Amino acid sequence: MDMRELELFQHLAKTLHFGRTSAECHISPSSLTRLVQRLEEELGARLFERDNRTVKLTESGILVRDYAAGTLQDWQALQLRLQQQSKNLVGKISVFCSVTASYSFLRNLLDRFRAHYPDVEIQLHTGDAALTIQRVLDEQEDVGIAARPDRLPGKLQFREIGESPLVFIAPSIPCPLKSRLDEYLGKGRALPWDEIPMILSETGLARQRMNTWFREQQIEPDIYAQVTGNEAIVSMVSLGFGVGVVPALVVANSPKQANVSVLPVQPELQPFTIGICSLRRKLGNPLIRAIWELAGAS
Amino acid sequence: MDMRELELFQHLAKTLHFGRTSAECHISPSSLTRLVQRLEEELGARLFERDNRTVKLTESGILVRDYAAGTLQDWQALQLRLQQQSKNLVGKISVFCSVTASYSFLRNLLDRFRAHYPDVEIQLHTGDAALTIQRVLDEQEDVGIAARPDRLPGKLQFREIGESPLVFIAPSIPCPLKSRLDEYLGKGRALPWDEIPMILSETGLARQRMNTWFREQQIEPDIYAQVTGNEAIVSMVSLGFGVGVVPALVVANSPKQANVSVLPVQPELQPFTIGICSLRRKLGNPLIRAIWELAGAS
DNA sequence: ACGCTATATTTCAAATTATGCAATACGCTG
DNA sequence: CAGCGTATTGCATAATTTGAAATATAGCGT
Repeated sequence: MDMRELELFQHLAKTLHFGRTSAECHISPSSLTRLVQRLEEELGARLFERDNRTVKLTESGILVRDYAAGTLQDWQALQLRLQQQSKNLVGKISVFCSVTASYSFLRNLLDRFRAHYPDVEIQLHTGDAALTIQRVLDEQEDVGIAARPDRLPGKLQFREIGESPLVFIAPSIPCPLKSRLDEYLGKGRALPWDEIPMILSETGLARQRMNTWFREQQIEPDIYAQVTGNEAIVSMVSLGFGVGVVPALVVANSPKQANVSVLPVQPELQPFTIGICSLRRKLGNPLIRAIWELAGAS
Repeated sequence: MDMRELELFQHLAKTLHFGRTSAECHISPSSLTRLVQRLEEELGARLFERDNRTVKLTESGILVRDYAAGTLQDWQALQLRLQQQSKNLVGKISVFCSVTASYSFLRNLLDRFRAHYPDVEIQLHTGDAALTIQRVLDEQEDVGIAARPDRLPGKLQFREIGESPLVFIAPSIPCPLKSRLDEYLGKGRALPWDEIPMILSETGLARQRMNTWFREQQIEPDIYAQVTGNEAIVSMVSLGFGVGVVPALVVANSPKQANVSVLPVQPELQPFTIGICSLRRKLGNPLIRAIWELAGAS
């Protein structure tokens, strides 16, 4: 029984709901079910009384819940003591940040980090959000700041810092497209998606979300251009080439901000969850832990 | 970090010797090395100061050693409380025992078990020692009593109960073979192994040990018969067909005991380690834990 | 009574991780 | 400086864990 398993057990003991715990802890329901089965076998006692409708702790489960609380606390105390031992942090840490994420979160985080740990050298790289996860997995970077993908590799730990809605943007300066859109919007009619030229990312999470959205709405989109980088999308939209989809953050920080406007579209797209991630293995590294904790406290 | 890892760490922190810990805990040195590396990465601190010559705990290592002691104790306390909860043990447990092992150890163990837990039904099966491990692995049996193989599958937990030397036996009633052997022994000369008909098990640990022994002695054995079951070996030896190798236990309990005698052979074969084993997963089962503990206390 | 929804579980293939053996590196000792 | 004892690493294999989709099952509304 390792620490992660204990945490999952603890969470489940609180929610008493497999579905919720698996969603909130980002593991599949089947994994959670089997984790509990393993624990029950390992301890030789039924921990949850459950049927398809209800879940509740058994007496044994209560014992284990209390044990878990104690052990997790001890564990954290140990980590703390180990960290204190490695006194003043000195060293180097590499951070990869998607341009999207950098706008609002990175500045704040790095400022505070430098204030706390002036002797740590930070190597900052920015690039396409879609690369972040891979670069962290490949150990090219120590930590990454990016939107959380729908499916996170098990090796990665992710901690949410904030979120940003994913919005539709249209040109706000006069052009044929704007006229057509205004006509529909003025009459309160649904937009004719199959006739609106779309400008989308080629790959990445935003594109996945769009694909899902179009499928759910049963729309066959008219994709005018597939580009790389949110700034390029804003740019093309501002020039009147089509309607694009980017995180709200990007619009708010774009120099073209005045030339585009957000379209009120229902249903809204699932917002991006922005956060910090690194290899689970590396969380012991004092430098990484330090930036991690600052990220959480923001 | 799970309990097994903690135990290994604890052991290493005591011996301060990778080789010894890996031997005593029955894992390969490489696994142990990498376990320590994992721990160090997970905790972000060097735990052992080590070079090719010496191993010693760092300050961080001492913190972890103390943590390990506390956590393992809590863990055992938890197991104890869970077990007490499942008050009077009632149920069924299946035990597989090689004939070899049954002679001395089983009787004692089962007597005590029945005295402690009269309401537990024991299903006892006996058979070839070589089968024991497989049957336990396949969950056909809950626990097995057998000689420990050189390489134990990781799923299995094994606890030593005792040991028995592996001895060479020869006919002790007059026959041509006995005469020849006596001649050599009388003159204090080495035995001409390549001319002595051997009677060996077809498979199993005893056979492996013999293969190793012959190889090390650089002897090409004259194998007269390969049989199944130690009793068959004793029987054939007693009839003068050849020299055999069986655990001393078998000789001591054989009805043919008077007809065979142990040959003084150097170097001696590595003795059998007899013990109890079951799936690690099942150790939580109160019944299994009960018999397990009795076995250890013998 | 019948489908419908919400929920936990199982099945199965794939990804991830742990393991042992054999080879290697490295320092101490005679 | 060769030989021994020791820890480590490369590599192939075995064991374990995981998620997606299928399945089972109880309650709920009509």
